[in-house]
Amino acid sequence: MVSLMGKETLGYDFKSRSSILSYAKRLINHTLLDLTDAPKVKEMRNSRKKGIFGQFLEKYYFGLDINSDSGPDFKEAKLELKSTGVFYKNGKFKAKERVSLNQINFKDIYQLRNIDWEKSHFLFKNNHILFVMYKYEKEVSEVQREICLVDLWEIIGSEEEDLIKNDWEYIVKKIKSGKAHELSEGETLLLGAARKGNEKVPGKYLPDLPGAKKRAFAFKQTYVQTIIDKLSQQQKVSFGNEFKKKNPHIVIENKFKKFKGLTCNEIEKKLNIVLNKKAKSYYHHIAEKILGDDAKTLLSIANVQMKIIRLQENGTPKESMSFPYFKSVEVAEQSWDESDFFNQVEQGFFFVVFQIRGSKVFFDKVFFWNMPYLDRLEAEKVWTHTHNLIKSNGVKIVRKNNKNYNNFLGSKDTKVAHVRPHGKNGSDYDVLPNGKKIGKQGFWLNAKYLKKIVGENG
DNA sequence: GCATGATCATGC
DNA sequence: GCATGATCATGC
Repeated sequence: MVSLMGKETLGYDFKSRSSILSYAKRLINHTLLDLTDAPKVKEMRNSRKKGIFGQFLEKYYFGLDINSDSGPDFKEAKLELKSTGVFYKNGKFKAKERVSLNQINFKDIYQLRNIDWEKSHFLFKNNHILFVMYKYEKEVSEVQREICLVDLWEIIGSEEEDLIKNDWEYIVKKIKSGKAHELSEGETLLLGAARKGNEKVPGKYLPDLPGAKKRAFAFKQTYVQTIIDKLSQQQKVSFGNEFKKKNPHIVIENKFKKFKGLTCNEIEKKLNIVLNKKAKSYYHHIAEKILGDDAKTLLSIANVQMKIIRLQENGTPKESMSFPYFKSVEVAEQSWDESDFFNQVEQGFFFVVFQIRGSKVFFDKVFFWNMPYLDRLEAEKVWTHTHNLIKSNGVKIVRKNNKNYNNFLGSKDTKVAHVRPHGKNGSDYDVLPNGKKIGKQGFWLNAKYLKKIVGENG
């Protein structure tokens, strides 16, 4: 601990959040190298540890001892210091990643400790956050990053307090019911249970439960973007009062209820809009109109993907569901946990289901959905197969009937997902690590799998 | 009628 | 210009 003697020379009043804030604001437009005795590049290179910026900020600028105390960094002021990188492009700040708050203690929660929101360790540590954000550039060492945004962020009293509380309670409830291993980040809206490292929580702590991989309470990247927008006032963000004291899932589902059984034409009339039916995103556009701006904003901040499914008369979806194409080189280099597909199947979904009857299309139902744990394991297999094939130089392309066929997994190979072309046209290529060209590919959820999901939900 | 390769319309 | 969110088109 820093002695009282030391604290008198800190340059700020360690008991006062406003004093700490004004001292912190002097960081703006500077680097740690400018303002402190933080050691330069060499030490950085030797250290592979992430978060050196945060550690140096605490030590060399704020004069705090790095300790493993589980409370907030500025103990007396009940203030937690969080530093994070932002991309700076075209005059705009973009969130680089989620912000992890504190690691989830499965054991404590499972054993029914720390389960009251008001008294929670989470709130004790994170209610008052001092954000120090710096411009992230890959080639620039941590001490030379330019600090660009410094401000306080408070949970209690904020517009999204209720949403965060709901998220926290959902995660805690799931852990209490013995399902820690089934958590995914996308099950909640702003505060997610995000994977933290690859370790499993030692089984000895939870003898009667399957081991769960470590997770931390974290603001989702999309929510971090909202925080940045609000702090920098680069964009006005507001949920309106629509979700105040209400369950946002139910509010959103209710918006769709009055359109059940109507054709798309009838919905357009009812909403007094005219949309281009030729657009491939026509149904997506209709659904966006039903959602309205506030709900649309919430879904995007919560990183919930709205997906359209059109059922044929026999109940099978007309199409499988695509995700953005992947870059082969990335798939080859990444691990499952850091892959795009992992993040895509961990996120939340909002399905809007239409039913085709004859030449007409009727709106049927909506539901929120997360991919169940076992199915995510199946998705992992598809990804791993793809990863191995690319990495081992085993991708084969044959030309037949004027079309290119490859040996990635198809929709009959697993029950959840497959790999399929997702290019713009025949000349939209990706390049394999061995230099060979291949039409851009992406991961898709199988139509049959979607049929099962639609049958079980909504 | 399903599986799969190919391609389209739009927004940013 | 390109990514996204999809649908189109065809062979088996």
